[in-house]
Amino acid sequence: MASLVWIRKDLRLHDHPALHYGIQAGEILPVYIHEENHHKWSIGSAQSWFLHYALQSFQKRIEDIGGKLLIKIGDPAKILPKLLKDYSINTILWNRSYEPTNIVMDNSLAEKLHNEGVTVKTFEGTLLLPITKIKKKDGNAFKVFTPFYKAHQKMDIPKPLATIKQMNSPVMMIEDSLAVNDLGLLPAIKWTDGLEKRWSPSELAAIRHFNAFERNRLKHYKNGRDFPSKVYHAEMSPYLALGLISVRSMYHYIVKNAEAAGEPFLRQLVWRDFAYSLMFHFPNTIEKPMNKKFENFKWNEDQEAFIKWRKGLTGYPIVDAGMRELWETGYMHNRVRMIAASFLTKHLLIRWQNGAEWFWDTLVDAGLANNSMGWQWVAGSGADASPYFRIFNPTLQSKKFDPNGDYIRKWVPELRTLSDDAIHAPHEQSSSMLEQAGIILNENYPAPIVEHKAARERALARYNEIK
DNA sequence: CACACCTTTCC
DNA sequence: GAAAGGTGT
Repeated sequence: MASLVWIRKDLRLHDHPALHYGIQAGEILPVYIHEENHHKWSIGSAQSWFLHYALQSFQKRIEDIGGKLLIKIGDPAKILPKLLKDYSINTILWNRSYEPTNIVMDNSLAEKLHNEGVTVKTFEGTLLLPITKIKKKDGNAFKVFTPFYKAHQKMDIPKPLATIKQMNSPVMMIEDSLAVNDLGLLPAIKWTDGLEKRWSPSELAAIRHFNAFERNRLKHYKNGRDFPSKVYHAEMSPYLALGLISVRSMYHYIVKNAEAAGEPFLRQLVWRDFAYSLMFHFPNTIEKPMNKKFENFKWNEDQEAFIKWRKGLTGYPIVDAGMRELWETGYMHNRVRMIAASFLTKHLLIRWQNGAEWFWDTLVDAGLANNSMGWQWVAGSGADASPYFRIFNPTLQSKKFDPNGDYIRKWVPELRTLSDDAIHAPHEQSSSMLEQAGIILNENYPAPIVEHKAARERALARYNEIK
């Protein structure tokens, strides 16, 4: 008995429930479909690059164990039923997606196929737990993390499934499959050198990266992860985003090997489940504020400032360093994401949706649930958000989390000649010191586009209008 | 009067 | 999380 396995953001052979189930029954036709009808949140440019190489390595991995990946472009709702007929397959399996547009598509596809007599089975392959089932006693969804976390902890997280070691695929008509290169995932003009230098998009690289984190850096995670010049953070998000590694495998590996030291990291994995839970139960919060008060918030329409933020030319070195790291490598350290996002929404009063769209396009690890929740958290409009009056002072944050200025020197090299202390705020330095360092404000590094104190007061006043 | 340290306010 | 407004030395 053969099964068709619809592959999506689960490009791996370990702990892959749909593949694992199918392999018990016999032959597998694994199918990846690149959807042509792009909508705003389908895939960003940086992640598209990542996906290209992740797909190539996944394809090779399947071939190495005897199988074959079928690649298509188009509408899954049309392609999948046709493939089932063409290959005389009567079972289709996939790991569930929680993106609202996919839920609609998947449900109608499942119903249609079921009515045609096809066996349809779906699995949890993305999260620690199927979050649709985690609810408050009154039946409503959690809006606050801590009670969600407690409910989550009471449940048993399934053990990872064995890695697929062998696969037989039906004999494939060669013209049926496209090559990864045909999908047009790489940019027309090559801007991806920085991404190539930093990332290896493959399942084996993801596992290697994770093992090295657990072995060498996890013990520093709790106290060190907030320092962007260090690598005490896990940096697993790009792999998780496309399912190159299983979150359940990570969870159980850490429980087994690290015991109590692993708790802060495991907690972050539960935050990821929480983000998916929010997206599932409150899908309109992808674009709209969770807190209704913010519907009336008066944001600024300041295209010029938005461009400067994106380019890393705000005049606040820590913000600029983060934005340039993002542009160069498709990634930004989480602490710096918070600082840069706070700066956009509070200092510049630019709507968080604009920031979310930029991150979506530029991050290799972009995920709809995390992205929306993170931005709403910073903006203060989220359910369990940081209060609006919590406005980061970028200079203080910089001194605290990049005390030697190493991160700034790496990404804003024009400031490298400033001292460890002065580098956080060039505009506060004496002209003689700037001269000595060879820095001319607004010539080789911008003066701040907004002054911190005034911007803070303006933001609080703006919030007063809706409170 | 500078400063370290603590508490309250921002809501 | 940061700033302001205390207190004491």
